[in-house]
Amino acid sequence: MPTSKSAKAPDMPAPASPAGKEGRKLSNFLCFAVYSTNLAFGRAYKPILDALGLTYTQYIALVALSEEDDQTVSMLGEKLFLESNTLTPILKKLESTGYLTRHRDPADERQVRVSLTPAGRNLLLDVDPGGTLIAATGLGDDFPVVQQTVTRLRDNLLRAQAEPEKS
Amino acid sequence: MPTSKSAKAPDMPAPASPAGKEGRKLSNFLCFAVYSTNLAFGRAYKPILDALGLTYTQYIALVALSEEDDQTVSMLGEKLFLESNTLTPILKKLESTGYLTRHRDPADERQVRVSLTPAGRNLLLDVDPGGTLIAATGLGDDFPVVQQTVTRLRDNLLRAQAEPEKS
DNA sequence: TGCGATTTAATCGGATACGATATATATAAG
DNA sequence: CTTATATATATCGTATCCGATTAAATCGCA
Repeated sequence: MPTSKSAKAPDMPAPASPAGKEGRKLSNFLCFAVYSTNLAFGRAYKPILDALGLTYTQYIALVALSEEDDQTVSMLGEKLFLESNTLTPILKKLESTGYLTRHRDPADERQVRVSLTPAGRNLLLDVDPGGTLIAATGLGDDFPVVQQTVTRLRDNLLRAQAEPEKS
Repeated sequence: MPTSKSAKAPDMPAPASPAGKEGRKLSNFLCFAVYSTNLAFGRAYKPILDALGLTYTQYIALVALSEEDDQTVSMLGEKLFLESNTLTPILKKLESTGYLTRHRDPADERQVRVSLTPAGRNLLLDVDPGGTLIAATGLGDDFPVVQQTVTRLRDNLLRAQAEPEKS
């Protein structure tokens, strides 16, 4: 572990300036770009999802559930990068509103199998038929590239955490 | 503005397949890429910030404060894309730990001026001297481009929300 | 077979986000 | 000068995230 005296921020590329405070601006942090973009997406979705009585996380969970029936909480968590402590309350709420069903797997009572109801499946069809948000991104033809690049960034970050250390 | 009847997801590029359920997968959502990357960044920062007793948002707030003294809560909120309902509790906590000062502006008692203490400024110098997270992004030379692209995406989304409608 | 170790959800507490509201101060109108 | 309006924070309730713990079921292996 190098006892560097440059105290560079963890999230920035090689400093253009001599690594002083100049480069330590919020606008140079990739993590902040992602953080604030996530906030912006949440706000963009809000009016659309409010009309359906869904939160953003609930919507994402329904989309993940639409991909496959009878998923366990763990399987869903792997897709969403969340764990049962976050998912359980959300799934219970979506169950209470009738968009999904939850029941213990008879073959292994530890697991809970979750499936969309027809109501839940129909709800997803109501989300933004016009696709206004695509235009709102302003990315045009770059859309797929950005999507792929951000996904790669995510996977890189998670892989780095999984590895104990890479010399 | 295409009045599609395909019930396309709001967040996806033109569907490769006939816009059926095939394209409605989580992995095709740009918003989910950003959402999950934000989670990944939070987890990557956790061990670093835990050692300093800071949360991610607290750290971001300190960085923003390091750019300028005597900022009001509103000014800080503009930089962080947050409002007083979120910032006030965070600033109070950072004040209680001695990393910043808060006091009403004598010239306008409605405003609260916030400044880093020397302890707060020193704390920022301790963050990840090695810059391990830069490597963890795995972006290499693309780092600045990705940073800029994501920032542009954020600004586009926010601008689209600010506009009432674009015919 | 029996029992400790592992696995899966769920629960609990702390820390954000954010809409809605409240409070205090400042400004404007008359 | 006095009230109505506007502005800047703060408070409150709801919904995530997440670490730590708990509870129940299953598995491993002597």
